[in-house]
Amino acid sequence: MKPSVVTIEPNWQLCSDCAVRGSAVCSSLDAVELREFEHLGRRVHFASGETVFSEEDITTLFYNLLEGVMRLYKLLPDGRRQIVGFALPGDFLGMNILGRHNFSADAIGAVTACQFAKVPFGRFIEDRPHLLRRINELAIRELSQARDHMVLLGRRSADEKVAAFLLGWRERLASLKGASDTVPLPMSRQDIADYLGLTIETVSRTFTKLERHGVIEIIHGGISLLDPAKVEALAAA
Amino acid sequence: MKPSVVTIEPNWQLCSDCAVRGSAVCSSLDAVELREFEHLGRRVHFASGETVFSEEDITTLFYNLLEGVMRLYKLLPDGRRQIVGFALPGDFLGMNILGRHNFSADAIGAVTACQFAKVPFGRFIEDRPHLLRRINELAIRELSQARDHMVLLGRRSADEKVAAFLLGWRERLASLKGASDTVPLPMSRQDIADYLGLTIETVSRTFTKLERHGVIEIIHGGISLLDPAKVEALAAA
DNA sequence: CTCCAAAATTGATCTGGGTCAACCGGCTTT
DNA sequence: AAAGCCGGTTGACCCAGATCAATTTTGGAG
Repeated sequence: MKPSVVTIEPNWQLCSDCAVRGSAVCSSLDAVELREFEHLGRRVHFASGETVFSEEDITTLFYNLLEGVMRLYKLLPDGRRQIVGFALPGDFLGMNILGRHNFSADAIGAVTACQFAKVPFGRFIEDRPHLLRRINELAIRELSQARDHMVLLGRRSADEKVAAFLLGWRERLASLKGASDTVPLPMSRQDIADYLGLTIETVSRTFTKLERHGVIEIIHGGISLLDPAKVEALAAA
Repeated sequence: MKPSVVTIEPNWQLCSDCAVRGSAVCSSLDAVELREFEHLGRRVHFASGETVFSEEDITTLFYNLLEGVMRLYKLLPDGRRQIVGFALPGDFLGMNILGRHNFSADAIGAVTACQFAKVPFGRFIEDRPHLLRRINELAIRELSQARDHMVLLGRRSADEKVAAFLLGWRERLASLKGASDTVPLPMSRQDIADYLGLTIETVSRTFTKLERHGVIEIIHGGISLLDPAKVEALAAA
């Protein structure tokens, strides 16, 4: 899905009662700074499937994801796709070198984000090293996840990949909505395949196999972990 | 290789004529700061194969690589290994969250590094946001490389992986020692395989195939690119 | 130099996951 | 409610790369 209408509301919302106040970049700001910060960002919405930014685009905007899920991916010239991550509320997007995004980002379902213009945001950081430290912290956390994902892509079997994905995704949702054995999967099978370096058929077959063995149950819009311990054993961490 | 003797010299060397002065973290420091910085670090040496730090070790030291090459890797419980990167002079190692390394690092051949104790280094950064910005820059650059590598691991064929590796490695060496079609490969075939998510046999066969086709020549301790354009075509960027 | 061990290459064979193709609901459109 | 579509599932078959098994080459050590 290409360009489309981006709804922009007047900035009624207050940072102070923002859903991601405690976990996002802004967690490093005190009450006074937050008031000033409020004027820098504005809330924007993206429809399901809409592209928020593309690889190689010049970065003029940063995003702080508030609601919804995004897929972050890179394409090869011949169309092969690797999803490098899924973004969830609290994730900060747009940091890069050379002023260009190095991956593309699409909304999966409706998305709300807090949008910042690069220049004023950069100025705001300038004399607030604690915010810079927070951004650095987020970058290092992502780097650690990226390395874990390299191990998964390079050295794990299809079964291990799928099991590790289910556990990892459940874990991330747990820290947002609380722990649960019912795991919603808003992304398509193709998305999961492109995230795990597999084909859609292999992902589908692996799900059915896990279900046949009574380890998971495939439900509408997600899966339910019937035997989490078994899944953990499969993921072989 | 497990613990071994770490040679420590008195800190004769001056940062000001350090080989990586211009490219490493310290490139963000002015002459005055550099004098102070000099007292924080000390030069350490590692023998070939020696482990500098291990995954899960508590981080007490940071390293700024001065000479030599290191392999950075993660192990699965059953011994499968994924090399997440090779470190070259100018690379900064040790940044992490939760105070633990999230990968292991071995010397490939003799290595010299500038070693910093975590606490005083952290204090030094404290009131020098430009150094923090430099560290952030390096983290973001690594993140970008990590994402490129995910694409390679998840979506590229063995031939493409090997070709992309040769070009990428040549590129990195070029920015250190100047461009050349003769590419030294200090790491073993097993290291290359574990970096590319392949087996040693596949790497070896791919090299021989490229040589048979007159694209490269396998020389002692490396390869020579006879037809760089062909290699680039294979890497299919 | 000779001997030994580790690294690399090469060959033969096997298999996990890809490819190709058919099919099955559930939604939307008319 | 028929038609069409899209996402997902299932089956049959295939192949890139893994595995298993010898060599061959390289690099020290004595």
